[in-house]
Amino acid sequence: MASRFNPLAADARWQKVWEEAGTFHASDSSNRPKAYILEMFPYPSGRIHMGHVRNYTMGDVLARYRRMNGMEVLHPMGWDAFGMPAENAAMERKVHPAEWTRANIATMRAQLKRLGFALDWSREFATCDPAYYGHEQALFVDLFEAGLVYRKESEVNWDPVDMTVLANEQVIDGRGWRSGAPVERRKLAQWFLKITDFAEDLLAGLATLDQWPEKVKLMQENWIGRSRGMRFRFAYEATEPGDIDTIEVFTTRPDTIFGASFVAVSPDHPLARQYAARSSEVADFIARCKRGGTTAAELETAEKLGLEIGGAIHPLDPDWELPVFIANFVLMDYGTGAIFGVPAHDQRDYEFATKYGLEIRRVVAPSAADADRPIEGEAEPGDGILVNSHFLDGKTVEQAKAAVIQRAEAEGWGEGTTAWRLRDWGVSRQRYWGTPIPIVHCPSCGAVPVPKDQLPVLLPEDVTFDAPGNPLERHPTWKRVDCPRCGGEASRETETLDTFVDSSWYFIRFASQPGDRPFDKVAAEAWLPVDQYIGGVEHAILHLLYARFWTRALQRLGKIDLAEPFRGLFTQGMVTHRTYRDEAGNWLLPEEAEAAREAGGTVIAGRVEKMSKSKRNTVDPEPIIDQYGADAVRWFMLSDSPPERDLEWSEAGIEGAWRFVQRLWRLVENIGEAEGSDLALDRALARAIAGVAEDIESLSFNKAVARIYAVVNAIEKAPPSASRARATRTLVRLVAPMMPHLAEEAWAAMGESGLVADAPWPEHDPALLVEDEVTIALQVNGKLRDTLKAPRGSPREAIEQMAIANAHVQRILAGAEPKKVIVVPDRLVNIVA
RNA sequence: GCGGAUGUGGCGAAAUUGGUAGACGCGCCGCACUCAAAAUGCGGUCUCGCAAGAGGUGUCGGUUCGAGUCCGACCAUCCGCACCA
Repeated sequence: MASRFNPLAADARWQKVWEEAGTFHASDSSNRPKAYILEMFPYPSGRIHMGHVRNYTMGDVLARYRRMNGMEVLHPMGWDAFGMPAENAAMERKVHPAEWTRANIATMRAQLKRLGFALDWSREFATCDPAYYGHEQALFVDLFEAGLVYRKESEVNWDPVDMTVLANEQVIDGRGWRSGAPVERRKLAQWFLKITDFAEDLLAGLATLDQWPEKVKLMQENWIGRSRGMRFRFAYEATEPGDIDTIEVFTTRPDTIFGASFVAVSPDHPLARQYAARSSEVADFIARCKRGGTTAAELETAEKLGLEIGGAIHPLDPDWELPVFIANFVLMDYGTGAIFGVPAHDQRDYEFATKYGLEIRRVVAPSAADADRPIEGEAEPGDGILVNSHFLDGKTVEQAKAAVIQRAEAEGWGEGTTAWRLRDWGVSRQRYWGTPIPIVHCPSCGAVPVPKDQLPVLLPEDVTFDAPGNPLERHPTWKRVDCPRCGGEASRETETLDTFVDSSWYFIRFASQPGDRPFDKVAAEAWLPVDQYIGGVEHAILHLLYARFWTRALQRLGKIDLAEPFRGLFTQGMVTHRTYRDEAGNWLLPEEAEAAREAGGTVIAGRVEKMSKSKRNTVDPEPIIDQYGADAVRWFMLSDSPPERDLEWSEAGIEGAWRFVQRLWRLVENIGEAEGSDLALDRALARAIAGVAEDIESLSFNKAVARIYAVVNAIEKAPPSASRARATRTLVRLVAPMMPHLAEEAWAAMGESGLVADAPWPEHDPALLVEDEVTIALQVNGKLRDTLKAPRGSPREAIEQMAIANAHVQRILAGAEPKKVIVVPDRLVNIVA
């Protein structure tokens, strides 16, 4: 009789059954069609948060659905285990990063298991396992030997008090987070990967990714930032013999060459350095430009600063001298590190020219008649006709670009070229908790990769965190090593790899994990590419671009025949929650807010924001699972909000999910076997089977949920019949990917054999999807006036006649003839009166 | 500053992709059951209006027989920006 579904007992029971049966073990040798479903692996920060629950629930529904459709599914899980938080914990709590990380992994693994995910745990690994990072070092050596790794100077955030490199995250309002000292940018020799070698391929490859969101492809396209333009040279008036006497600039607007009013070089430009060495004024100015952090946002919003250092000759007019500035808004990493400024047609140049009183000369106008119209308020970067530009006058912008490039190439002072916004990938980190870069610095041989038979280069465990800076640098003995090439005294590289390297090939290691090499080519290729990759949109650029690059690099090395690692990509929204503060403005945890309210205190409800520790608006999933069970939590995560959008966590929402779990259970318990068929219900069931399948395939879980509600409503309202009993039985399989524990419990209770996890997705008769009678909207002048019922496929004339005979239509027409009648078969009639 | 997105009832949203706006859920209101509560069930719920009807998808304008959907301008909010992961 009426009992309740008890998730506390059922969840654990079925999880054990799946585990013991190896239900979700992915077999390499299966001859079923393969599907590789992957969610971005978590950083083991401590405990699972709601974002993880949402992410892994989505992937799980798809994985279980694919299994029901007869596929061999690889759905693995692991840990992105290197990173800064472990070192912060070491400093704050005196716990070793490895110990902290391992403990977090144990906690989070147990938490994930309680959600009943269909994961193949036999393939689990953490990136901090030497067995993983050792192979990563081997791949790094391969890239090094293939010429894809090099060393160059690059700027880092430097804390002048702690004497340490800071991550962007550790710079708060321009100051070091611990010392509070104003941060400077400082040059450091660091390791880079030549991702720019692949810029063209990475850009072209986007076109093949038809199962990626357009917005992500667009963001990557803009990030790679291919732009056609011209490099050309200004003669620079050198002050001393042997000085730099040309400045090469890059521009995307060669057409505006006659609008130039200055030349500017980056503070890092060789010309700037030349002057800095001999002038304290220049050196001071450059130092001033170096204040603040390294982020693009900071660099580009900084006040524009310029220091005039000399003059340059315009290539098209030997009598025209332009002032040359060192300017903080010119980036050394883009183009040539030098620009010519056209204030009339570039906003940054306009602001600079306004500040320093430089000429603003119009060279593009809507028409020749506007040639003398002044530029007011802001630059005009748009299209038009060239004016005030000698041989270019009257040409369009495109024609003028071509003409200038042609002339420059003919005269030898410049050439058409392509510039990329994409910069090479700096992978050096001056930190402990990461993959040691497998390089030895030898005084006579230079940088020598560690031979593969000496890998992995293990992280030493006996390190201290009592001082800022890199513990590997401070370690008494670890650095000292013999050169692998000459045997002489040498020292290890003390930098570790960016954790983005770890996440650039973990999906290959999941597919194949031999002990003696990173992966087996044939085994990996059998699973890859990942059919559906799911994760946060915050990874839309960096992680996804690095993983695409790494895969292409391995392809170039012949390690794997694969250009694109992720065939399908889905970016999910965040889990949000309301924020609360007390009178003093302190953030309150949700439970604190509730307690304060009950105690009659003042609680100020703030905005709904992404769950974060700093705003204290997080909800720990584990007590929620304790209270409601895994299925209710999973159901809530899939309900209501479209998966790509943010989901607001609410108490009412989880309560609603819990009620639905119980409602389904009651329906199954009262299955009511009976005779007779119910065509309307048969149709509703067929629609649900087809619709839910379609919605899961397109990852529209909220729609699948709505359809399931609709069919449950229909079943509950239907009188007993064989159709109704069949619908109830079928429903269990429809909800199985979302509520696997309840589904197994119901499956067993209904006397079905085996596991519902192994059951096939239900079939339906497509003929039942077609209704015989349709409702046709009746509009007059586009406004709905009535609806008509008619047999499907009624001829236009019949529909038109019915429409005109309609009382509402007759009233509005008032005897007049309609001007026009538009009939959309089986949909609507619009009468234009 | 640059790049990307989002905006529809009290709330989360749906809308066959240019064709009946608000499916489905939450919340709320009323009723039933109950000594009572919880749970459950039934009915209602875009706004104004007794009704007929009128209005309504961030704002303003446009295209169209017809616009939430297409175009232009604007406003607001969110995400990313290369050392957070």
